[in-house]
Amino acid sequence: MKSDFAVALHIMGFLTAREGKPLSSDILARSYGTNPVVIRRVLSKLQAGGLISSQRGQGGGSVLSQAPDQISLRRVYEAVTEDPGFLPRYRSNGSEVAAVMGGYIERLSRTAEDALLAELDRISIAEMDAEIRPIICASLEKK
Amino acid sequence: MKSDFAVALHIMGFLTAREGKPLSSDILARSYGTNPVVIRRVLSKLQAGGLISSQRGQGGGSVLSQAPDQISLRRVYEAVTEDPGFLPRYRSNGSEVAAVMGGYIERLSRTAEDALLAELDRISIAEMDAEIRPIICASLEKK
DNA sequence: TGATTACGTAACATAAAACGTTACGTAATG
DNA sequence: CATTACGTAACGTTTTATGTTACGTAATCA
Repeated sequence: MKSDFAVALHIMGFLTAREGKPLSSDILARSYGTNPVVIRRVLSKLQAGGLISSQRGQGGGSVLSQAPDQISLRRVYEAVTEDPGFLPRYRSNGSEVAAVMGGYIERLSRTAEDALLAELDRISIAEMDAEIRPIICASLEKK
Repeated sequence: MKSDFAVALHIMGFLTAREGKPLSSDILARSYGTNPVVIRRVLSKLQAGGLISSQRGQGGGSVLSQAPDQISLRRVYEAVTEDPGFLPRYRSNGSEVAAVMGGYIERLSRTAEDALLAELDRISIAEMDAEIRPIICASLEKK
């Protein structure tokens, strides 16, 4: 899904502001404006990436697995993004032209994505938190 | 459209190989495996960007407006890509959280896209041509 | 141990975007 | 004036993204 990265940053922002207290997918969903299942799907990916962990049952929810300054936006991006890259794939119609142009664009895409990842690698969740914490806390209190 | 950039590179590659001889949207469409209208839509954008020009009527078609070594992939990208950027937009549900997170992601997106553009700026159509010319010529002869 | 809360995930439904096609008008050429 | 080719609107189809319902499992607490 295309908006997974935005959803993931939303989640990471809220979990960071909670400082270890579990937060339910239900509240995350309400704060983002979507269905809890959508949130849980992203939570699953973040969990697979080792960024968060979740507990079932009363008082359950999700918490960060690591300190916010140890988590780069790159790791978040990679946790929720699958292979394809963001430059569109060249139509593979079997012709030789398609094979060569397709290969060329694929290499280009990798180069571009590397540039993106390098940028994201420079920013930590802690830094993001510094910018957004106040509103998130305000939002959590309104609940 | 998402694949416009790939289509645009296809077009630029073919026009470069033609060295000034006009090429019709029909042949471009066949070589890419799509409808001529799809090609013409991209041609329109490239034209608006000053990269190519088209002539109607018999013997018409499109040609490059500038020397291939004067056209960067960045210009091609910018000609066919509209505003949004490639990082997904944060849902704008009107809440204050959305406003702040949305702003944050938008800045991030701009940073990332700048990195992409810097990469594309380093590569010229002429350089691309050097890699793909042989197959394009082969393809054009088969016509 | 039974009620409650919450995650995990499959399956289905709907909405949006991408892509393709037809149709018709206009320009250029011979 | 017949032909070739672009320009573009309008419509249809396909694919992708997103949302929802449903149901099973785990944890907690009374």
